Amino acid sequence: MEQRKIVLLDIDYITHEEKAVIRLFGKEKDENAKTGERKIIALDDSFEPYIYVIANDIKECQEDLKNLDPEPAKVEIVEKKNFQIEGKFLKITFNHPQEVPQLRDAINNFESVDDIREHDIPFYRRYLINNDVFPMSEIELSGEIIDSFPTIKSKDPNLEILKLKKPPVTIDSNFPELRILSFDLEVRNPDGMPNSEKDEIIMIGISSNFDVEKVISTKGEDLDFVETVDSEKKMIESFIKTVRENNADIIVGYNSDNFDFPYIKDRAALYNINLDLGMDGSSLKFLRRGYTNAASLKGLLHIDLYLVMRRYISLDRYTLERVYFELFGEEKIEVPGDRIYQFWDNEGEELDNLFDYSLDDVVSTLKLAEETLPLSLELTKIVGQPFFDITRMATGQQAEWYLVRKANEYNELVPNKPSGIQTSSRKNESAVGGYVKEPEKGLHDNLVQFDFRSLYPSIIISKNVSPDVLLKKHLGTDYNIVNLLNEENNLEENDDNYNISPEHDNKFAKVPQGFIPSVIGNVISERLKIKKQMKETEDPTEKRILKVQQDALKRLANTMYGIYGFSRFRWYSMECAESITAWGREYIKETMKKAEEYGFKSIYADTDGFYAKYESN
DNA sequence: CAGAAACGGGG
DNA sequence: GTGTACGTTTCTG
Repeated sequence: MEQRKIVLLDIDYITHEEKAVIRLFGKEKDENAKTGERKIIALDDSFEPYIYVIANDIKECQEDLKNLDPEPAKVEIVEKKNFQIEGKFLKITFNHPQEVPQLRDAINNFESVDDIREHDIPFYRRYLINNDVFPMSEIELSGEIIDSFPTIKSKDPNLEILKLKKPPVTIDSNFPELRILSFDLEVRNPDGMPNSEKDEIIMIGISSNFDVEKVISTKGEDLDFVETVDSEKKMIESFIKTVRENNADIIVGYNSDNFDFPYIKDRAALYNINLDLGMDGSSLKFLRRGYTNAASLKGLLHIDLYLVMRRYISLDRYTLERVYFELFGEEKIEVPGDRIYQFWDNEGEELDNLFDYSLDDVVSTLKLAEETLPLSLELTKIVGQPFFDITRMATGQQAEWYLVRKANEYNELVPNKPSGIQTSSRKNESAVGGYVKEPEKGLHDNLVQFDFRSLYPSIIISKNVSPDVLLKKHLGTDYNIVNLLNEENNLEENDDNYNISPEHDNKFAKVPQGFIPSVIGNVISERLKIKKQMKETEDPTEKRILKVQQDALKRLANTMYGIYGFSRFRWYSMECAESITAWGREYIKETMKKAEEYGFKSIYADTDGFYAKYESN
């Protein structure tokens, strides 16, 4: 049996002989390989898809399930918690992941069934959660090397295929060294926006954190950073060769999901070139994500930095120029998009400028990647979902998948994703926001700022704001532990046992601790631990890594205060959302009053902070 | 005025 | 594919 230590770059599953096979894409150190690393695709056929059923009559439900076609592979009775109420539930194992969407409605419609759970968790995500495996971390694999496998077409001698005999084990979450390559296209588009049917690619810029930095073009023979080839076809082929030979782990672009990759795919198709850059030899694919696409290469992480930047900083515009200026304070070389064809046609100095611009674009894109990807990598390791997915998820989704993982750890059933109807009705209810005091006109000096951001997570923890400990006014399906305990013990409603929110009088039991306050509590204490380590260490590299780690945890904690009000959130609760802001308003007003007693005059307040000035007498 | 459609980024 | 963005601005009836 072979033992391998790999960095887990990506994961998916394929179907082989009617069974689901998980594929783990990774790399391992290998001094004999050209770039010092070998590629590994590990196969695991032992993982099975399942859902949970909340039955009102377990026996009857077991009978009903026998009539399903195809019949489930296994039906077991398991102990889980539902909003902290311990109970017996049915775990139904299927023969294939696709049977879940096929059969779940039929199961849900049985009279013996109250609800189904965890039927909306993609198979590869379930695998990561249940095996306690984190993408971009180092994992240990045990299995045997096989020569070939049906879905793996790559003939790369640097690739090994491993058939797993045991589940993977996480061994280290240290920062892996990653080979990052950025790319960018320039197109000759004389009439409006580029049209891939007629406007040819004139330059392909490539930069990297290894020794490749060039522009591939049909012109520019006299420039040392230009690789001149004699056709657009050769440009595309040289691009593919460069990416493949350099063993990149990550390929980055700017708006490459929607421009560069679709464009190069269209142009390559004209010459019958296959963009088969996947680790398994598969082609570039576009994954539907809502109304837009994500360009995906199996085992070669494509990250679109435009999407990352929109989460990383808050700006009114996200052009590459603007984002670069905000981060580095430097202006980029600029060529107006509608004049690129003139620079190309005019040759001479303008052509040289265009080459400089092309190189500058791709060098800047790489610089953005090096600046921002460490945070995304940390979030990947905390949330535990693929890097590709994390960089394309809204922050609320990142927090949600973190909670899904934690729910599994707490043996709690995960609430369902809301239906379209639920989502739109939720959009009509909205919590009153934060307190706003209109600013006083004039120029003020001696200002002090009070920041409340960190107070929101504190409110959730100290007031135990969580749907599983909220005393329900109308008992519905989300009946929880508090309602149950009151009923069982015939308790009178005693206000001493609750934290009661201002304005709405929502009652949160003081015990037990809610699921979400517990998770946020752990996030905050983990962050404090890292901050302490950060202060103690003298090693600048370690300090930098710890800083990113605590920043990722801070972002996660701060996301969670607003998330109760997001219409698509699994743990959505308007009562929780409105209570947090109501307590927030109470605290901010109280603090402003206190400040005024100490001689501060408040000038302006908004939601999570206020400005005041000190007036000596 | 409300609901529908377009937009962002890219050249 | 255990699937189908998203929040905001502008247009249209």
